[in-house]
Amino acid sequence: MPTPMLDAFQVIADPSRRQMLQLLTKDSLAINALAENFDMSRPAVSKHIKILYTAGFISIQDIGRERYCILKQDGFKELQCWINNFDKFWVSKLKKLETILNNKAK
Amino acid sequence: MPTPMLDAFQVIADPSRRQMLQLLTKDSLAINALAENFDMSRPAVSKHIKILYTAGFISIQDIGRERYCILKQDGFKELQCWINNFDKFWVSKLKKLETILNNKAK
DNA sequence: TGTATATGTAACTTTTAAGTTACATATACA
DNA sequence: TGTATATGTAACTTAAAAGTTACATATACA
Repeated sequence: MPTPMLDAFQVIADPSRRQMLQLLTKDSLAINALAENFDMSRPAVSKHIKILYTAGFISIQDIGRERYCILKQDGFKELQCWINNFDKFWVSKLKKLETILNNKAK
Repeated sequence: MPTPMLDAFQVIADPSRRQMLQLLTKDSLAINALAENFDMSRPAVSKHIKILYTAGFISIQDIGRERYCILKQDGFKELQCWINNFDKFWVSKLKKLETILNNKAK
């Protein structure tokens, strides 16, 4: 079966998951090390990790009995794309405004 | 009382709300006109609008008995900022990789 | 002024997400 | 080989989100 597709926006809606991604910009971390930063049970963290992994926000490298989490760009792409769309909107809106002002100035 | 702060990420986690924002890039729309695009009750749309408004994703202009929804940049800023952070991460990661490769080439 | 239209809100139901505890498994190491 | 460590998963509970219906209010217009 195809991986049950997760919605990237849904995935980053959770503040804990966002914080996990933030932590991973500093350093790759094993799951337990990551869990120490959170005030929730380890299995809860484990679940979040699975979600981040499935949605392509992190990759995981097994070293011995540890699993290191590493940021992965894939998951971010949809978000970047969406935001870019609106960035374009603001820019074009600004340009239209300029045009109007220029015409008035004439 | 201070407006009960909404989490921008939470706000755009809902696919319908994202679609509403998309529609509003084409044109400003009154709430009922907007609602026609969705397969849900009008009050449900009304609720979404309120959320988008409170979180600063739209402003609302009352014209007679209609309320026009207009995109507003405020709500997007936090998202842009967050994404930018990771963009920077990828860029710097790439630079580090280049440095390593250059040193090897020497 | 009476009726239709555009909208907001309250009360409720249903679904989904996030957390917990308890238990299973695999690796590391004395 | 036995014990500690790192992790995954199942079963359950709780809390929050999203939807619905019913009703209230305000503007527009014949």
